[in-house]
Amino acid sequence: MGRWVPGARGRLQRVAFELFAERGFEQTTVAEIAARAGLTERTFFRHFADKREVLFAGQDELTAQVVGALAAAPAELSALDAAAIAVEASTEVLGDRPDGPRARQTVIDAHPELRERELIKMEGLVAAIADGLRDRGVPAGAAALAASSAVAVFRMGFERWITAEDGAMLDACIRQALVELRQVAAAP
Amino acid sequence: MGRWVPGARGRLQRVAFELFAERGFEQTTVAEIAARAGLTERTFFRHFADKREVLFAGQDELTAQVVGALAAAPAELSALDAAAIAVEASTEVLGDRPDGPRARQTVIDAHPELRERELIKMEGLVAAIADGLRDRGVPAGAAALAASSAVAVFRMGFERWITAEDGAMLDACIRQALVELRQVAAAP
DNA sequence: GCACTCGATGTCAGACACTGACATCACTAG
DNA sequence: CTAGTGATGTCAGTGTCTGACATCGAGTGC
Repeated sequence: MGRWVPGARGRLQRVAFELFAERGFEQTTVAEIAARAGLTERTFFRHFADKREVLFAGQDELTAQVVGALAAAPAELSALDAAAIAVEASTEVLGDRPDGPRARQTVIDAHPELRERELIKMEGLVAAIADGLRDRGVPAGAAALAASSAVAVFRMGFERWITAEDGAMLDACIRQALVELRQVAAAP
Repeated sequence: MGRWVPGARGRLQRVAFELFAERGFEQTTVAEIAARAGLTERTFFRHFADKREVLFAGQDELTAQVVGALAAAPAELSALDAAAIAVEASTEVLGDRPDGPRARQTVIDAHPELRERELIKMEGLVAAIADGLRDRGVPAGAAALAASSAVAVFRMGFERWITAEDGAMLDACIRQALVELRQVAAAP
């Protein structure tokens, strides 16, 4: 057995989430998180750039999944369809049950500082999708708008998924939101 | 003449912008801003909730302008058209010359913390537009998507406006972006 | 087995953002 | 003239985040 207990990063994430859910984000200090994880404050900041980041560690994985799905999408699809298929692939990361994501979203929505971080992560997803679309030959302007639209569709689908009472699947919610977006954008 | 020089708030904004542009956001302390404005750190925080907010004081005005334009838009317009007309009204606040907004955007884009704040302000604009659309009788889902699309269109139009070399007007850039969005969203 | 490096952590000091409580002082209403 | 108001100053304190250096177990080469 090593000098220290392995899995420090995961422990910090789990403990931080518990404390944020119990007391709220601002009422929890980094020192408390670290102590309950059997570590020091300094070690927390070696694993996470700041106090908020501990809640968003999975974001890179989601982005990678979406970008991979975009690259694998059939070439003949329109920009928006390809981007929509890509964000649907988020189901691979988020799973079937909305319980976990819902609990996490509840914590985020309760604290503006965390909402800010979530928004910039979403903006990173938009940029990654736009990059992928340009790689498919989509012009820059259309790529940016399609990526932005796809993420808006994802966000609406995600929100319905975690609030739905009928157990709807995430990909179905996303597809439904895409249909609505096209209706909204249809020329008058 | 009063005990203190009037215009403290405006002085803080101007000085803060200068220092952020010269040295960067992180290399500037609130104490320095306050000192150069002839005030104390404590007074800075009486005028602005935090260090970033000093750059975003005009946002409320822009949101109010957009919401007002939305309420005044013809009732027969589609949700997206009404929202697009509303964001075009931002010209009333932003003016004709892109120089100022461009300089401000340069500072913001250089610092992730400021980008976060900008994003949550944009999200506030989305929410305000969605509210206004619901007041017009637009269903919640369509309102959210139309608001989100309109702000995406505004952002693309704004970016082209401040980077354009041909002196294009902001409202024209926004209208052009709206056309592109409709092309992107058109059913395949 | 020994020296040596490496990686994760601990320790410590400090800068800076932000807050609460209380003091000051010109101005103003009565 | 006096009491009250509002913007500011002063001060002490908490919490986030960083840099520099120390520690110690585990692997590595010899």
